[in-house]
Amino acid sequence: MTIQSRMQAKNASPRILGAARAIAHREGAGKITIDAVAREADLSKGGVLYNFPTKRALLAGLLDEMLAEHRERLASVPEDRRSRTLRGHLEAIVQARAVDDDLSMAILAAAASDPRLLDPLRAELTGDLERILSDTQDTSGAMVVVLAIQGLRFQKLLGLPDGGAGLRGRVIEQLRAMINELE
Amino acid sequence: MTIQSRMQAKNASPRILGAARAIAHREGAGKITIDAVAREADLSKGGVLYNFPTKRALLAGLLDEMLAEHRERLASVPEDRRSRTLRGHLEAIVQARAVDDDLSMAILAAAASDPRLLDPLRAELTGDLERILSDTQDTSGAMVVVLAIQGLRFQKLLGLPDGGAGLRGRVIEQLRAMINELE
DNA sequence: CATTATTCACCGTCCATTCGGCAATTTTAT
DNA sequence: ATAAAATTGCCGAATGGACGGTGAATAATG
Repeated sequence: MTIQSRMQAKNASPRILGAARAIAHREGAGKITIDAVAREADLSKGGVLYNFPTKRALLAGLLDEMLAEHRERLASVPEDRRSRTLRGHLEAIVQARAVDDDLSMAILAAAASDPRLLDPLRAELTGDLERILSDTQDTSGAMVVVLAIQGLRFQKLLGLPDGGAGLRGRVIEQLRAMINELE
Repeated sequence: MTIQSRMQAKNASPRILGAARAIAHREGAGKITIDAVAREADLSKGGVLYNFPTKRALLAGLLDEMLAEHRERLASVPEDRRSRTLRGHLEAIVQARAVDDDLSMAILAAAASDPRLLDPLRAELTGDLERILSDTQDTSGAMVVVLAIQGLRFQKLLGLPDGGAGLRGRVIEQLRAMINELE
């Protein structure tokens, strides 16, 4: 560990972001501190601050990473399907593992420390929403699905009751059906 | 629990909680600090800590207040209607004004500082969900509505795009219709 | 050698919490 | 009924720790 960890990696940023995610997942979004992240990433505090000159930048980096993964998930939906963006949003949360939870914690951390950090997320979602709504005539029907997906996100994030895995599966199935019925 | 048992002549607790809400609303959940709350409530720091011996207790107090208002809103739905709890949840968010927003910020503050603070909220929602699901055969249909309502909450809280007031109104109308169609 | 990545030692600030005291109020004793 | 004692509600200064950030020195890379 000492030898490898002392070797300079090309870029410690991913390790740092991973460490931040791990802390957020384990101890809560509020525990993301530069010292803690440095410890977790096996790096000095200066090392962290070299890659992310401020804590704000670190949080912004977390969100950026999240948005990148989000875009990737959306892109994985076949081009030709109707309601492509909406499907992407749903499948993104279906496939979400622990990693995704951590990144949602980043939203909380960002929102708590500085609501403006969420601006890129807002911009992204605004674009998504436009695409989703222009994909169908039944805008309110589509919006209900969007909202339910967001509800799933935060339910998981905050550990709110979900009625059990079975129900969850049926809900997702139903949301898929609702998307199919959009015109 | 030292929630409301202090009803002696002078009691600064409500003023303190109000101050905390005001700060959360104005500057974000992360800015809730004992000093700031004391200043806002026109009280000394010691005064705040006399009423809420720790910051954790203060946040717990915020959540407790929120749950009380939540219960009140639920109780305002006529006894005889079907899907009473579910309707209550929906109407609660329809009627929500600024006050409610502030209290949602309290959720963020609590989640960020210590996820366990959300335990009472989880318990309350678990009970609500049980009632909601036992009110109907179409559990996944009901759950979709629950999730959409939660989505509305966080959308508002985080300032995420909502497609405009018109769409929002139609969505709420549609959710009402979905509730009516539950069996 | 030049650039990049990282360490190390600090600094100043903020912040939760503690503590001793104080005025007003309430309780107890006389 | 009244003096004494205890309690309540709060103040304000002090403490100590955590946290974000800086800058000079050092190691690694190419």
